[in-house]
Amino acid sequence: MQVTVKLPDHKSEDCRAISSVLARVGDKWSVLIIVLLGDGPKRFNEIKRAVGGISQRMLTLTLRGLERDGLVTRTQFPTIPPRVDYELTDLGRSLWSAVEPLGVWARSHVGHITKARAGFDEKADLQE
Amino acid sequence: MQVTVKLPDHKSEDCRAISSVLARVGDKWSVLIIVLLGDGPKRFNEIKRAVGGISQRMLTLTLRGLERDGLVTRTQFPTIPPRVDYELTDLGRSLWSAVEPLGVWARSHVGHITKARAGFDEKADLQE
DNA sequence: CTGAATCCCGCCAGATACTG
DNA sequence: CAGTATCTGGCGGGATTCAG
Repeated sequence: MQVTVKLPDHKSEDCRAISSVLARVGDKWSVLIIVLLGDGPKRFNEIKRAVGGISQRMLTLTLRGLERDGLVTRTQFPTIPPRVDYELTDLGRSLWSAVEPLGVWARSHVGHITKARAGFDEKADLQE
Repeated sequence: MQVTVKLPDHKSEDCRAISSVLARVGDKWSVLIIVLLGDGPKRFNEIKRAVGGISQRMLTLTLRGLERDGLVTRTQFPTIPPRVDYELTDLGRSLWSAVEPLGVWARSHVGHITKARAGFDEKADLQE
């Protein structure tokens, strides 16, 4: 009886695809913004304040990237002063749910990692 | 009847913790290497060849980082020529399983995203 | 073979100022 | 308010060389 593990073969195209998505997820701001938009549409400065520490430029660029990927929608109201709302698309929400396990993992293992880092650094310090 | 959604409150510490993990996951090479090590320990150059396109320097730095975080172990055999094996720790494997949903999501939505990008870019081109 | 060390360039993000 | 435009410094990362 054959007992092969059916690994989804790692073609280079798959790698690139995953990398492409991971680049978005790994982006310092993208996920934070997606999380924020998780509970409803928000305005530009609203996001800026909520995230904290992001420059106007980066927020603009990040939002553009998310919009380009079809993860958020941008709707502007022709009022004065202007008002622009950003909202998660269905795709965005599905990404959000795919990212959640990672968040859970993060919260439950951060302590472990922090300790590992401390131990590693301590050892490194003793060597020199 | 009240229908509140119980969101895990987003404290800044949580954000930093998640960001810290996301930084690792988002790192261009970390996850690829973790995936590779998923089916058993591998040698330095073995990883280098398998990943493809990574510089020696980056591979070294990435592996150090993963080791520091307690995600992989480094065991060197005092032979000539030297031989070093890298292997996933339990923590590393648990991260791997947390990342998997993302991989699944990526594969099933890459087409959608690619199309979204194309559409976005086309619109942008028409404007100018 | 597995690394450490050095040089060096490109681009990325922050700061700032300006526009509709 | 919600962006663009421009400049600039820092540093991430490739290429190369040396070492054990």
